[in-house]
Amino acid sequence: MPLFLHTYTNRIDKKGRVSLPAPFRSALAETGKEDPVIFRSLIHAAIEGWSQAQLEKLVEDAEAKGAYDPFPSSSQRLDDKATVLLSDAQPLKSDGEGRVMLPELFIAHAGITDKATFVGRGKTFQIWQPNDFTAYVEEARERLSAETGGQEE
Amino acid sequence: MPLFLHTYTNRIDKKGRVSLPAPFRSALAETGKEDPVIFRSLIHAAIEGWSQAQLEKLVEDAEAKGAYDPFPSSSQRLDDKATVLLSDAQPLKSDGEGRVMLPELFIAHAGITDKATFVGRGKTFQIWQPNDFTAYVEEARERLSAETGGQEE
DNA sequence: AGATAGCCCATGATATCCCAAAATACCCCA
DNA sequence: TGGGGTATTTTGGGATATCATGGGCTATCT
Repeated sequence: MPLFLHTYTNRIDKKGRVSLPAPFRSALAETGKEDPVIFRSLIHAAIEGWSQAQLEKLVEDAEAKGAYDPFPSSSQRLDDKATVLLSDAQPLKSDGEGRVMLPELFIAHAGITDKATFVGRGKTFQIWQPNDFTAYVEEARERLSAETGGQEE
Repeated sequence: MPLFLHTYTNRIDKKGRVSLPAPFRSALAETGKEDPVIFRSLIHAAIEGWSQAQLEKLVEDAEAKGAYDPFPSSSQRLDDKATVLLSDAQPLKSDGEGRVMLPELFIAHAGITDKATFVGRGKTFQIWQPNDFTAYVEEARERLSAETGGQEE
């Protein structure tokens, strides 16, 4: 199973290009599709990066739950979710050197300027403004270590 | 089931390479992947070493619990955990001689300089600064023997 | 025409590969 | 049980490939 691991910070050149970290590229290649799909995180000021395969799983799951029910039903919320996420999602195309261009809308959402931090999260990854990510991971660590003998996940 | 057992201390050369102990290499090979994944211990000044198979189990478990739900409904704790651990984790690649390079960040976390101690822990292993580990294991022994007539494990 | 995205090649830094020596562990036989 | 020889393992260092980054050129769209 290909995994996105570790954190890499790469430079955005004046043409707006960033290298996907090589390990992420090979993880993507293992899933069958070289190019990732990105969408704005609904939780963080960050960009979500998914393999197409992982996104397909999410869509299949949504369908099983009734997201494509054409009739008025209780699944309004699922319909909302599908619309919000999938209308935002966008496949990235990488050049011969494995670089991609992050669209303006996404850049703005994450507050990215000249550097982008690629964060491995196992089956998916995220793209952050470097300092924002440092701050976030610091908070997360503190929240976790604050759980002294805490209750389960 | 392959197990990581015993303790080995190896030298780090000036190119930053260390040999994985041969018994650890064969244990890893039995899990399917030659190369381990390492991350900074959240408890000790040490490096955790896992087989990729072991990490995959953790990821699958996290997914089943909802770690990849892109919507805010997901628990923050799961999100934190996935980020903290997987953003740190890094696959090591070993050369033909079974040597790996420990990244600067990890070296610093464990206080390692010229020698690294590989500590078997069954399904996983750890990498310590030799003296730190000696001290730690000593304390652990004392704590255990202090439990006079204890029923503890 | 002008701007923009895609494509190709160049470069420096660094990790990986490959061959070889030193050190240690293992084995077999007396 | 001991000793010597052999095989693994660890360690060393030069050559090579990979990666992130930069820049130019060309096709495309307006």
